[in-house]
Amino acid sequence: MTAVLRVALPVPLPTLFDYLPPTAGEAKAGSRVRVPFGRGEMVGVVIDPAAEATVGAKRLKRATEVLDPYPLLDAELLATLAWAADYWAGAPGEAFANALPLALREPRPLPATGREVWALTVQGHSARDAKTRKGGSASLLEALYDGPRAADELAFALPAWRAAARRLVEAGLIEKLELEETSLPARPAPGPALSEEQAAAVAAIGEGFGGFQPYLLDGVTGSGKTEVYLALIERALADGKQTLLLVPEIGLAPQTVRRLRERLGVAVEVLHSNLAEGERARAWLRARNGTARVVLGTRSAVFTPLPNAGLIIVDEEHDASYKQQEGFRYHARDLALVRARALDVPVVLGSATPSLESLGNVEAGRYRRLVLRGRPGASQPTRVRIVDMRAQRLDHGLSPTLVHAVAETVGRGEQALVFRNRRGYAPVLLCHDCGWHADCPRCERPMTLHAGRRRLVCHHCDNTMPVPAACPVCGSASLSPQGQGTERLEEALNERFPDIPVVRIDRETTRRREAFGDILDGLREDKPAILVGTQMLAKGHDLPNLTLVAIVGVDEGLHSVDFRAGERLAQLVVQVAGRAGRASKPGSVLLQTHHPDHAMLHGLLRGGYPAVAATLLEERRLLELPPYAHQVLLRADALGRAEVDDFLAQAHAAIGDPGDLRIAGPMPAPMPLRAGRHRGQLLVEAGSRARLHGFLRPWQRALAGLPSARKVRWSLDVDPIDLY
DNA sequence: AGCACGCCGACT
DNA sequence: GTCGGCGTGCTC
Repeated sequence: MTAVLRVALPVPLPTLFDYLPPTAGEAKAGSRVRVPFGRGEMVGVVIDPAAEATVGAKRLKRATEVLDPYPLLDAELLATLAWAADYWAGAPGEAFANALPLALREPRPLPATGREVWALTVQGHSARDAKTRKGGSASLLEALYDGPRAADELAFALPAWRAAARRLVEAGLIEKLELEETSLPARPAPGPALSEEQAAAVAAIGEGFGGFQPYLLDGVTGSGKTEVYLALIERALADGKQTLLLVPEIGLAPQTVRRLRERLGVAVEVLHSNLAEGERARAWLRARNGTARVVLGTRSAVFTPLPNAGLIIVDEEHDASYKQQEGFRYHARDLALVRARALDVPVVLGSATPSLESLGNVEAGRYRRLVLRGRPGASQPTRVRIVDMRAQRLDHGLSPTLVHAVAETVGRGEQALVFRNRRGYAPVLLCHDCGWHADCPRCERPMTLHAGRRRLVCHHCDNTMPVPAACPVCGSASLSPQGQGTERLEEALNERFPDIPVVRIDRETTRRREAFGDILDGLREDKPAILVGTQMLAKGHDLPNLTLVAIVGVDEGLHSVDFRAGERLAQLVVQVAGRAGRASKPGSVLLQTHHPDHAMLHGLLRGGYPAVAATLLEERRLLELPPYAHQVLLRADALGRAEVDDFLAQAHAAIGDPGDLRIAGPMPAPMPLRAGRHRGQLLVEAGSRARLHGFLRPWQRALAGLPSARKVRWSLDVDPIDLY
């Protein structure tokens, strides 16, 4: 038999591809190779350098070139990726494509991994002393006076430093250096003394260093989880080991990075989607060759190579952004667990509102739970009150109780946050005379009125249209906005509090990349203000003068069809409420609802998140839902409804005898029409993961072979986190 | 997923 | 007479 290379290519096909070895260079497992594919060329990763050909010799082509002097993916990553592709029913090549930064999927030699560092020249020192330069140039000279600094650190201190750098290079005052090892002055700043709880958590996890053990760090907002992370990272650094710290998409604020850099005194590599591809590749490679000691990143950073791993941390582990929702649908938190096991290091999952999956794992004895209940620096606990909207006259959705509480708060010179999880002015535009309302023609759902933009916008497909002057059905001019979005609340609060700045924070006001941070930076601690905003306000960001959080309109979440809605709502409420009273001032929370007697709201009031989570977990057990069952969701969509129905019916039939599998559907998706496409789904549940996976691959192959599969877009979602 | 090949409608 | 619609087949 012919000895061939088995190669993973970035195509959504269920197979690997065989190639004859290149004429020059040795391809090892984990090496990147340039190969001919179809008409063109691709970069693939060698999975097996000495495989037996599975296709006839005449179909075999020869790999063109080995791209790297050493394998880019080590044995651990190769094994983990193969496992991940299998677990999430992905194409093997796609798992590998996700792991490599885009720039490394191009057939180019590896970029230099040196760190871009800037330094003053001799002339530069004189110029700085003579103070001949002004503005940005002067600041840059000043910033480099203490010694050379890395480009990425300069970017934090001086946003527009590149322009100044160009001028100063021309003048011969500064120069660019490449440093291979990060030998910049390391001056770790001492952190605050740890509380007893924090110290206990650090000690407990510290005992696990050097072996695999998952920990759930269950710490209320403000309990100082970050200080625990920092102490653990310092420990890993002292052992000479690497740490991987994962954060949700939105949590990767520049402040986090700065804080880490200042405290740890080492380079912190940042990997997230906004990073330029070249930089991303360099950071990835620095992790690969071990020079990067701390890697901080969002979901895809879970694929960073860690040849010298010591610790993995997943912050806000309950956050949904860890699950990739298209293509290769992996879960970064779950993959972090698998990597920690393979690397034989501890993994810390932190959250104030742990997922029920993680709580289930604690219950099953797989994770050790460490609890932080104290809030260092917070003198008094947050008070939570429920406001019964039914008995009150509402002013633009705001109850007198709520308005009164806001007035009191800003009257004391403090800040209030009004949370509403809906953008725009009003979620519905209704004809008062005939009952018509504006629906998106492509989604058959009400369109949201955006008053500022003077448009109707569909939040499901981003379709927009002008606001009609009159009802298109009966011609009446009395079209009235129903319900409240953040824009309307902003208007109402502005009217009611003309002298207090009202700041709205949602996707519209923070469209610009830095806008969010700028807005928050503008909220000085000592000034009263009212914030109105969505989801985005639920995470991160200390606002020391914020003492009131008013939550408006959580009722939608109380009656959702999704079995995870309760968990998510409880997490959201607790996370938003956690914004209140983080400093020495006591905080209070108002929950405005039409259902003051709802069991979950009462649970939150009486026992907080732990009580609600325990109840929800018990419900899941009784109903045999995750984490006590394992699910795979088959989704399909097409322009025609019949195509979707046909495919799902055949997919159902292809299961044959389901045995102990539970099958729900085929059924329409919760949104049966979206962006003009009909959508349906089929849910398969099993009591064990092994049972589900035993069924999964053969079923997937059968689905791919169905003629009706060609007429729809379909995907399998293993462990789906929502049913949309 | 791309990207070809391959047979049937409305245009210069 | 062609340009081009997207069905279907393949990629080692």
